[in-house]
Amino acid sequence: MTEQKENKPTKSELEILQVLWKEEPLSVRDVNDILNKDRKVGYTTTLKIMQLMYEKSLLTRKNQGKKHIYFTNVNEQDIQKNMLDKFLNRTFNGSAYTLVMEALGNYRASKEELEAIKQLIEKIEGGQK
Amino acid sequence: MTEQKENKPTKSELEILQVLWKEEPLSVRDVNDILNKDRKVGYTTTLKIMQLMYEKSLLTRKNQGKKHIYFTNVNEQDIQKNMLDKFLNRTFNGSAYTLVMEALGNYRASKEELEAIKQLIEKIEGGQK
DNA sequence: TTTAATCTACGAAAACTTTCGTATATATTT
DNA sequence: AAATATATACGAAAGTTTTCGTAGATTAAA
Repeated sequence: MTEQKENKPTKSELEILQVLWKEEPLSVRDVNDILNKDRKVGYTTTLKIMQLMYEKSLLTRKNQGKKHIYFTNVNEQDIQKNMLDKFLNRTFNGSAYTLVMEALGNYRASKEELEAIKQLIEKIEGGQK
Repeated sequence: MTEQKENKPTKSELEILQVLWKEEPLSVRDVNDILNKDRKVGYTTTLKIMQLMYEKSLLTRKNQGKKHIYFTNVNEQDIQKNMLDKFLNRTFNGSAYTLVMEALGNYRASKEELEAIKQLIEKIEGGQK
């Protein structure tokens, strides 16, 4: 059973999770290098945060010699779902509709994606009759 | 010209903005009473945060006798748009599609809302050809 | 095998946000 | 008018998260 407290990663933690979800497992060095493509972060800063994440069970790790390589220990969809729930309530008063309209209105989606969304809507409409 | 720095209200600030957007103007006392329906917050805590928001120009205020009544000084849609942008990038890797699918899949929308979303999609598809 | 590079662990400073106590002023009530 | 209630202002404590310096171990290179 997954811990039920650890669904609210901090900003930095989430940043690291994103990196790992994309190409885990990685060493602290690897993660830090990737983060530094966007912004300057010290190595020990990244190390420290990953250690804290390990203690919180957001990450697991294995020994590779004396070094550690890290794996995520939480599911991307689960985290996204939790964050979305908080965000929706906090910023959009719980209105998925407003959020969706904003998102579609302001960000590009491919033809295929738009079609998939339409299909989902039709499926929902069919179900709710 | 609106300040370009003040688009990232903190959690507490956003909570207060939500209250005011719904029924401004309000006194600190009013806001605090409303907040306390959900969770216990001290009066001076709310006062302090609203004072900080005033200094940051998130709020304006008028004197009513010696008391103050507060008004929001930022637009709800603007703030939502900014927060959505950060959230989308931070949590969904910038994929509006994934976000929309998650939102529609997990939260209720009325028949009218679903129709409106479909229409928006068709409008977008028409435009992008 | 000394030097240089790289790693983990850890403590604590720095930065940011929230919370609250207290002083002071002004109304309201008795 | 004295006592009570309610305001604002403000400083500082408390809570949270991020950042970094330093020590000690290990590996790689000169």
